[in-house]
Amino acid sequence: MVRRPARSFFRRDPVALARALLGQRLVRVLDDGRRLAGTIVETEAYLGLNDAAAHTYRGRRTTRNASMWLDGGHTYVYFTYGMHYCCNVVAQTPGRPTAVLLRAIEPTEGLDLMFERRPAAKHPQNPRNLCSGPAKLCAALDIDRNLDGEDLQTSSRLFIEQLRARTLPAAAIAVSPRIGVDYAGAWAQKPLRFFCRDNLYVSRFTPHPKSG
DNA sequence: ATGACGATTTACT
DNA sequence: GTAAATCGTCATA
Repeated sequence: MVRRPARSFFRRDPVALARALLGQRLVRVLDDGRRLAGTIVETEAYLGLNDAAAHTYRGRRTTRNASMWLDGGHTYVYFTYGMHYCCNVVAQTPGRPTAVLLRAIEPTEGLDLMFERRPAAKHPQNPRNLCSGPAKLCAALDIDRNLDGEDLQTSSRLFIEQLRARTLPAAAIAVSPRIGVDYAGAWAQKPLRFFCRDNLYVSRFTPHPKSG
């Protein structure tokens, strides 16, 4: 029996949600019933209206980012660089447009199909390169704009399976600045990236990560 | 109507 | 290490 988090799990502030998602399982069920899944090992928090790196900075609300304004527990999937998708879990409640970017998962189910979907991970064949980046995991799990605005609490196509009741202990979580947001000035430096310490499936190797 | 820009990945020097 | 790929979106006009 698959246990999904309650709505209240998602309605927390984005930093708490970014931490709480670590160690939970992201599950994708394709139309033909095949399952693709992995353990979430890296996330980033986007703090909404005041966060210069967030797509909802200063209240921006467009067709692209509309899903970020939905209730906690929905997805916000966006298209970027003309070729990639990235998947967020919306936090808090409508009117507080915050989210958590899913940056890496440790693949656990459907690896064969993931390798088919991610040819670049085949040379050499290495599961560490399968889902170690926000666009890589979307490609591997077949997540695109069709899954934008999906409700993770009720969807049969994409959901979170709760593997642990409590957030990982701070000592098991490493913290760093977010990746790829240098345009955001002071906000680029803030410690809003969270990943499982010593996990080999994160998007970037960090020699001496700061715990927290 | 136009132009600049990405919450990235990949291949290559 | 650097650079190319590639195009929807949005701000400006």
